[in-house]
Amino acid sequence: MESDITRQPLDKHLGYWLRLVSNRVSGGFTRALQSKQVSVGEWVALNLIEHGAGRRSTDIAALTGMTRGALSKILDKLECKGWISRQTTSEDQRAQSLSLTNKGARALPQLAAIADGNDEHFFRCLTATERATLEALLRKLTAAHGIDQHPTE
Amino acid sequence: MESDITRQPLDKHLGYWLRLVSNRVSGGFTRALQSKQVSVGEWVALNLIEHGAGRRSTDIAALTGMTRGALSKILDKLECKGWISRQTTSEDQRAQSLSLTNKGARALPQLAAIADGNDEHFFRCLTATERATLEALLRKLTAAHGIDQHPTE
DNA sequence: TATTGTTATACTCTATAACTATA
DNA sequence: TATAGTTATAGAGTATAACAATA
Repeated sequence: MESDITRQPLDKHLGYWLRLVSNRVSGGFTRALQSKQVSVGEWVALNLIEHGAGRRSTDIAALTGMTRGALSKILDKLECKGWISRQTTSEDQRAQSLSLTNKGARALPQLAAIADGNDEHFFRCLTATERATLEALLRKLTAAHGIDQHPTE
Repeated sequence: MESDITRQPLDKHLGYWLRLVSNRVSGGFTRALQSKQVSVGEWVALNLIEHGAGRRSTDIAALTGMTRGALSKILDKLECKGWISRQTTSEDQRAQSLSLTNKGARALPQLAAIADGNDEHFFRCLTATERATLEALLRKLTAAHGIDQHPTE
């Protein structure tokens, strides 16, 4: 039953272990979302729109690191689902004000439950202290490198 | 200068922080490899071939979770670079024995140096103790979930 | 001229499944 | 029949860059 994964020099790197674990957590979440026909990009955009009412497309693109073109397609999908609306602003006729529809507001908690469940399932094996330690270390790395974009992949 | 990234409910999840940090480390490594025209998949396959002489294509596919088709293309690229050779085995004419060429053996340390540099740059901000703690937590998660495939994305 | 958002195009990576050749 | 490896096709996701409308 012993895997030989730990005997490869690949595992010399902390980045390797990080990717190994992160891929598994994210993979589980991605698949869970997929069963609801939702991509991680849509999930992130939906959250950013909910908590930043009136944001423009360009703002969301900057916050996620996606190009405006890529984001435009994601917004298309969210609009098709009836979860968001794009309204031209009066101040600037080029810009759109993004907001959640009632339907979108109802959908979001269901997706959040999926995220909660995935996280709980994966990190259940750690104690509360260990989870706090892990989060602190990850936050330290985030701060040290000035990471300020929400990952969508 | 204050980012509002920490005020989003997205960051409630440990999986989110993991993805945030992992994407940055992996992204840096991916770009560094790309400057040498090498993909992460090629890097992983090359390592597995080096440390498991005589392995077959199917073995590498199983170790990485890739399909045999996807792996076949990666081996094509490694062969084009003159880094590996595929030799039909005498026991089973269908199977190939994969091995590094001399050229491949010379290329690998250069790629390893890139991996080392990327890891050092990213985790430099952590103390030795913190690094050890992080690795222990990641190993615990890996063990708890029976993760036994090398990530290539 | 610069910017907002859209779109056309292309590229990378991957999976699926059909294919060949051996077993 | 089953397996090793290849290949054709298609899909998802993204970036680049050209575009129309507005500033």
